[in-house]
Amino acid sequence: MSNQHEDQARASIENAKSLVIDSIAETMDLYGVTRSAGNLYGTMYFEEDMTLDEMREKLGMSKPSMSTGVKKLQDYNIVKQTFRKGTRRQTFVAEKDFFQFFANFFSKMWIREAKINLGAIHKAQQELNELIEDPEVDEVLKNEAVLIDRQMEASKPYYHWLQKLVSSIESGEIFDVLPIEDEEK
Amino acid sequence: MSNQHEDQARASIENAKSLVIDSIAETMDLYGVTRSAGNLYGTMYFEEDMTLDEMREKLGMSKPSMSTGVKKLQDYNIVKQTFRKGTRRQTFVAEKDFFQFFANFFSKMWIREAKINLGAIHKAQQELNELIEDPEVDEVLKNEAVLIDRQMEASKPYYHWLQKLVSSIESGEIFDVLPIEDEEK
DNA sequence: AATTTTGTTAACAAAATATTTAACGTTTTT
DNA sequence: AAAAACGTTAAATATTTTGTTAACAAAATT
Repeated sequence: MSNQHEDQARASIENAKSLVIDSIAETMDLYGVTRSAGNLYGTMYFEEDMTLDEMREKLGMSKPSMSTGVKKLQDYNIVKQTFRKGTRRQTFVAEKDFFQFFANFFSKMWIREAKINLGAIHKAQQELNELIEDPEVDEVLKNEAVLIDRQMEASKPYYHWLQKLVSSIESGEIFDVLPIEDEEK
Repeated sequence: MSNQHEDQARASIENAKSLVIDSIAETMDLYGVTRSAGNLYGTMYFEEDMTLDEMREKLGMSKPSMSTGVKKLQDYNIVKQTFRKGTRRQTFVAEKDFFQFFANFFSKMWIREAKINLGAIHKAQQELNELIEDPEVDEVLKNEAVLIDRQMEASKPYYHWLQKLVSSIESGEIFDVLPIEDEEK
């Protein structure tokens, strides 16, 4: 059975994991993922597939919290539902390859960013152009509108570049350019 | 003086800007920047350098809010203090080149991520290794520790890759590989 | 030197967000 | 068919975050 050494050793292992789980949660926090979702991800990172009840137990939180937490992580594309045979419960597994994490997470963000902003720019430019083409409008104002229109236009290449960046991540092309190195000496 | 047409035209311009400011704030929100900081950035994006009072007036918020907001944006490296001669007030200007925004913002994040996690991994591995080298510890536990140690070790290349990515962004190298296109047809 | 001006800190209030408990609907087992 | 298991939704509660007002400290002007 358990002796003192064993208990202590087990505590050490848990502590080591906690250090990394906390830092994962902290960095995810940087990107706007709530601490508790980050904590859940970090926990799942060290586990195989988990049921909601297993998460609840590990984190000492309620089941609805786990349910919503997992959903959030699924939205970020970094947790997936799995099928564990023999149980009727849903099981979930965290993406453990951080390169894949990076790809899934940031691709999602950047695609969204491009879409939202290009959409807004489109609408804004429509409004500005109506004004620019209106012969009734004062020259000074027209000029102002033209400048703003240009500023918006000038930002478009950025969003297109983001889209290209995502493509190159999704195709894996980026890793030809910036290769993953096995280990630094 | 102001006539009806002019008022309406001015409102249109403001509305067009608002559309884009809101979408900038929304996308910044995606990355964990609070809505109000994003809003401030969006506002500054359409202005030259601004004093705290000018921001306060534009956003209809208090001065301390502007003070803390600007500080946050400075932390993200997307707003800088400038020197406007003739006034004793501090002035600030937003980074308007989104490529530079991208570079500043994500470089900061990724460097931080690499640092935090590599630090945690280092500590965690120390703890695990003590256990692994302790002859008193049970084989089963030792084995578990070895596996976790390996998992942590295996994640290091990712953080090193992040650092390389940052280098290639800061050197501009990434734009050789993924060129910015002037305009799509 | 006294008074303004400017920016920040501190204390407080308000609002937003997270989390829990309880209730519900669905599916599965007995 | 009844009971149990499971996940989600809804309502209530806690907690955190955000923003304001007021006090303060530093610097500059008069």
